[in-house]
Amino acid sequence: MLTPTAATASSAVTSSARSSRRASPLRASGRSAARCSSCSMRQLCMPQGLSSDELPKLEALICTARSVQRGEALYRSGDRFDNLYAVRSGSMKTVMAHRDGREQVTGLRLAGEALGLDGISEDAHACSAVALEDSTVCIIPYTALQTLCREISSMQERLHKLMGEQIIREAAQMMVLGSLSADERVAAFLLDVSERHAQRGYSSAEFNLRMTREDMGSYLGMTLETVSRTLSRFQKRGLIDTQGKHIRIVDLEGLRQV
Amino acid sequence: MLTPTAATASSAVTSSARSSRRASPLRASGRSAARCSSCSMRQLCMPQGLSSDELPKLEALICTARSVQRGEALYRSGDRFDNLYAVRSGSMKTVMAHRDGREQVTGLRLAGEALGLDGISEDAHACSAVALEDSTVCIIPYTALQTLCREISSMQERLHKLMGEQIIREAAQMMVLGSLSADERVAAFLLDVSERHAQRGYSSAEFNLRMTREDMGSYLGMTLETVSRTLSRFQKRGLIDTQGKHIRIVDLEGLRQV
DNA sequence: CGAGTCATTGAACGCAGTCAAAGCACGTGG
DNA sequence: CCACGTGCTTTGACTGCGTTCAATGACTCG
Repeated sequence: MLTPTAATASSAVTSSARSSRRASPLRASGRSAARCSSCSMRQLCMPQGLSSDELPKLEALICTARSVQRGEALYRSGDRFDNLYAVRSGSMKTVMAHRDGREQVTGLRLAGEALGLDGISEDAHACSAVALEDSTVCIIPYTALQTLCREISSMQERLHKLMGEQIIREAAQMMVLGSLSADERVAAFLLDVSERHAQRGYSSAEFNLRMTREDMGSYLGMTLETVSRTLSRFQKRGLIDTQGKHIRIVDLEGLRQV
Repeated sequence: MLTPTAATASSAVTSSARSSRRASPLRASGRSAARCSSCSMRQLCMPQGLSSDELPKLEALICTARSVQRGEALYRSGDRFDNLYAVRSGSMKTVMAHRDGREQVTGLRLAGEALGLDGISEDAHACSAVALEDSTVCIIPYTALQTLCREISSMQERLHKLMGEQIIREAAQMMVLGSLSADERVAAFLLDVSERHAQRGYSSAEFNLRMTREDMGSYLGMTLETVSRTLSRFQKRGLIDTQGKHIRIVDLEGLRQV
């Protein structure tokens, strides 16, 4: 993994200062204009199946990285949509808000996963993306990506699949929220995260879930207390082993059968 | 509206007969190879903003229509993905199933709306699309559409927005399922349907909802009894007027404030 | 060390689910 | 044309799961 680029000075940036910085991301701060060429995202967010002469075009596209502090927003609901992102390290949550102010976590993005598709249809982001821990993301300018997709069909294919995956992922989550009991929701969530860790080459049996119980509850449509109780019960049943945010899956098959 | 093209012979087509017919849609049956050129879908599923020399290309693309009987599946979960669709008349629901057999309604498509994006990421459909009433759809071959999107950027733009819209729509539904009370869910649903009717030029205050109470409940993550009770209560409060599937919104503002 | 955030656990309540029974609309066949 | 069957809807009574309220404990970071 690359070292995080240019963890910028002050830890407490005001909201207005942050949004002005976003206009010219890390690029502006000199040494932080890190090329993403050695970034592991290349295989992840981008195609399998590019010919060697096409690769440079892609590298020219994914040109900068940005670091996002824990709790900081990469983008906010309503922000103008310019870029897609790929989580390079760390993890993020996406949050959507009602007009009445109620917020709900609508997604979790682990290292290697794409982010920002919610902005495409309205030219503005529909949700906010907040770092669950100090994280870095690759920035992918959307219009440039579109141009590339017109030139390289495998690139187009990949972008469409990426969007299609999100459509399916969200539909699956609708099913979780609409049909499953509290126990089933938590089990399904743990299995989902486990599988996604495995897909990226990390341990599927043991991982840190940087979300709080409240985030999980919000994502799963239940209260933080119920999440906590459910995890405790799973532990007593010997399905998992939790110590705060560290989770180890003990009985995978048992968890599947909850 | 066009007359439905070639309402094919038998009303009770066996499942196997139906799937063999799907390979070569209505085109095979002679008089049914209806061009969609006068189809109102053209403005709906396709761009605002095509130059006049590009239009013919599009018309060549959207080449056939298909009629789907009430209760019949346009495609099923697991079917190979070849086409996108646009509902020309009638309405459809999308249904997803767990491995354990439980099914849930994941979407409602009214006339003028797009269908089938769930197939893109896996080359196979992730859910089934079932007609809520006798309906017709336009068929849009996906690979041809992709090619066109590489030639015409406004077409690409439109397809991406279409996918982006579905991403946002589903995220919003996740919020409905995760955060709202039964009353709020039903109110939100009615308002959503009303608004979508309005967008397509139909009455926003009065419409037929061809879903059953069970479908609605499934979509909203509640039981059919609760849906029914909620609608009854809304009626007593003077918010709506229901007679079975016919729904009239009496107090729009009141419904918004539920 | 103290303040704040996060997690856990308990007790009581309430919303929506479940079970059950009518009622209604529609189409089909006698 | 009516009788009947089927599928959908409505309404009631009771139950139970998950929420709410509350208190305590654990961990982190100035």
